[in-house]
Amino acid sequence: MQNRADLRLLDAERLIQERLGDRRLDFDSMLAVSNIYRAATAVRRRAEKGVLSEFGLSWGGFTTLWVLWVWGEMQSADLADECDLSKGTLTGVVKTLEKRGFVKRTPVAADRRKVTVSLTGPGLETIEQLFPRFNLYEGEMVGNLSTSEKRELAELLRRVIVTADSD
Amino acid sequence: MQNRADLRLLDAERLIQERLGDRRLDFDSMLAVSNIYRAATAVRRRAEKGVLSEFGLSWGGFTTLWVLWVWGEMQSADLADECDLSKGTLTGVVKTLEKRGFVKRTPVAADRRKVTVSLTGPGLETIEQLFPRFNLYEGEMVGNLSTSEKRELAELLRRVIVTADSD
DNA sequence: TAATATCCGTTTGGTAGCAAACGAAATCGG
DNA sequence: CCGATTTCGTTTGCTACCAAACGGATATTA
Repeated sequence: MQNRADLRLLDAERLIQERLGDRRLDFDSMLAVSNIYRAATAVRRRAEKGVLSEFGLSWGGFTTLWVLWVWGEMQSADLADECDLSKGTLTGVVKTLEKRGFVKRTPVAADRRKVTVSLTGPGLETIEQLFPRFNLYEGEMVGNLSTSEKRELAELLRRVIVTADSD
Repeated sequence: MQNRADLRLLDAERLIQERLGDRRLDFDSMLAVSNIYRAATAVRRRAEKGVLSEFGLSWGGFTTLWVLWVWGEMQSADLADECDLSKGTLTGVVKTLEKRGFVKRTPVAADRRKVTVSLTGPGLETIEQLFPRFNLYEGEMVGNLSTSEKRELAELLRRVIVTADSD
């Protein structure tokens, strides 16, 4: 116990336990979950302010470009899935990317309900320029961790994702 | 390497490296960061659909009630800080909570720019009912992890938060 | 104490995000 | 075939979120 934050944490645990009376508190799970959320917010904010803003992209916009870059053009539903967005949200993100000239939408001849989304030339240039810089940022953000710690972290999170995503 | 997801991951690594040519890819950092974000999304969605929707609360609304419950009434700026929200966002969240009758805002006599936010009776009842159930959900979501793994996860994330929040 | 600067919460204008409703298009059953 | 159902992507209506502008209130400084 060396710093203010750790002391604050002890205070919090004691206070919550007081509020709960004799009901039991799962403090370890609470801390794990809330740190997941805090870390995600911190990471997203830093990336958006740092690299992404230069390219006029949000986190979701970047993710979408990245998916299209790595996996190639795909139709809306698959893209939404891959980006972990609802289809309604994806419509909006793609609309924004279209305005910026980064992606284009092409009707599918065989099934006219469907639409294929793909990178444009400028979109490809952008992600090729952007990704290496984004990846450097990622490296900085987990720069406090050794390689094996990064792998440990990713693996622990993967197991959380599996549980939380199921049902 | 046993399942489809792991094979997909190898594919992704190979594809990205192809796109990058001879520029170096920090795959471990990438995976750690993207899993942080995915996990946060999964956890938030599950909590919002599961417990929070019954009480008509968003993640942010819940956090705000929780902070007021544990730490007591506080003025807007401190509350925003504690909830990790911008002051503008907090205004909106508090407005929604006020509509639901969970919190009240009181002008500070000594400095009329300031406002104190506090729980109402119904707000207190709600968080007292809700938190134990929320905590159970948290336990489920990291139920795949042992106690020491939860602590390891929280600690690794804490170090990411420190790095990503600074600057 | 008057002019200026700073501080506080709200408002504004924008994107993001979801669920649910929708309309067009395809598919299925008879 | 033809009516009913399902499947797509979009739209709608809502909350959330941020940065920046705003306007009133307090502090500072000359």
